[in-house]
Amino acid sequence: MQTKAEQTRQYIIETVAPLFNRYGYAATSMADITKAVGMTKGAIYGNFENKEALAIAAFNHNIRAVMRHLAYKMDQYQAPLDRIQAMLDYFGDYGHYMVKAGVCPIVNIGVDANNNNERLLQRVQEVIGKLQKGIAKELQAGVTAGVLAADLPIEAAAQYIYTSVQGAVFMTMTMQETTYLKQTIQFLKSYLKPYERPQAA
Amino acid sequence: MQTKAEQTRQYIIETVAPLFNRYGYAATSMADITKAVGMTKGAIYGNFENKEALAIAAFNHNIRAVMRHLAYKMDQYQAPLDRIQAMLDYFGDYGHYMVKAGVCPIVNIGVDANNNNERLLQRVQEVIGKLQKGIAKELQAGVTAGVLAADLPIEAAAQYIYTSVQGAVFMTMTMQETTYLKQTIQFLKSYLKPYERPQAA
DNA sequence: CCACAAAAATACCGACTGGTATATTAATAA
DNA sequence: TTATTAATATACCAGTCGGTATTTTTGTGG
Repeated sequence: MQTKAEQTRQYIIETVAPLFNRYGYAATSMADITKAVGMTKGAIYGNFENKEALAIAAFNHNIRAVMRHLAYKMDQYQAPLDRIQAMLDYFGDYGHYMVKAGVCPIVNIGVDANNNNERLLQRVQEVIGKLQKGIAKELQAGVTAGVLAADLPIEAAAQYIYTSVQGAVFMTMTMQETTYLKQTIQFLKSYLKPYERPQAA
Repeated sequence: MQTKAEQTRQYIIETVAPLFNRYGYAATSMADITKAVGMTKGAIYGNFENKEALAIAAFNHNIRAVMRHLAYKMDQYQAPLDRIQAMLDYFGDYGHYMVKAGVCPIVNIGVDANNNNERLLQRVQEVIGKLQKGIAKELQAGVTAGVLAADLPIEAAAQYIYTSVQGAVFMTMTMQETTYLKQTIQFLKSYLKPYERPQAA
């Protein structure tokens, strides 16, 4: 059984996560937070060391949600090519999530933390590294299964895919048009196509 | 002949531009500005309506510098393929500029203004549109000259190129590694290669 | 029901925010 | 040299920032 404080802590994180997600670290004030949570600063600071600790908890919460959703979509398939397809399609649909949730936490928090907030930036870097490694893992599975050509430069391709998607996310955010995301996914798919060996399954 | 105020105005813009470039809009305070400029708020507000107007002027200054540099590099060539090559190489070297100047104004200001500052965001959108259109123009010149295949999807390719570069810029910024930029340019070059018809020159 | 501890509210802190009205200084034209 | 205007400095505003010491309320085991 979780204590009252643990419940409250969780409630605060869940309530505050969309705020940081949408407005970034600096532009989300403690006043915004207390207002949204419906509690006073005493309660917040009783549960979190400071604003940064709260922001990191919120960021982790947001990322976990995205990761879980992505994993769910991919785990509906076993075949490597299908999983990769599902992954790219999820990224392509990320625009919907962004419209719903505001913006992309990685872009928003990443830029925001770049010159102000070391711990937060470090956490963003960790998450990016993990996502990129996840892409590489899927590509590797494809090569191992023989459905992707052995000369596919796995690490470089994973980095390229993640970079492109991140660019498309930024563009979709800034230009407020989902075309960027959709089209980038198309290009990435046609990049991978020459490497595909579907009959080997 | 320019008046004293015009000189001062220019001096303020040039002095303040790197600050906004590095720290973004919100994180650059009037105190930072007066300190860097070596003048008081009275002087600043005598020359600019408010902080936002100053930020826009500084952003324009930063962008003009980048654009001028890019144009200079490209104008050393006439052949479309050479010009495109020069353009991509400039983007690839953009990491050096970022290290020198802090970060990328488009990414930094774009994200910063996204939820706070309508006029500034609008200006960023204009600049992105202009850059993207510039890329399309170069590709079109290549197709017209017959050195790029006629089936190159010009608009889509320009959008894709710009999006990828922007993603690489963000990644280079956030991860503090220039690999992202370098590698993305390589991928973009190999994307264009199949469309090249160099003998037609 | 009471005692004790945990949790949340209140009231406040100093520093800083962008912005402005007014005073002072510097440039310029007669 | 003097009157006028342009340019800069000074001093201040109300509001907000993140953070905290203290008090009050709430929950809980005996």
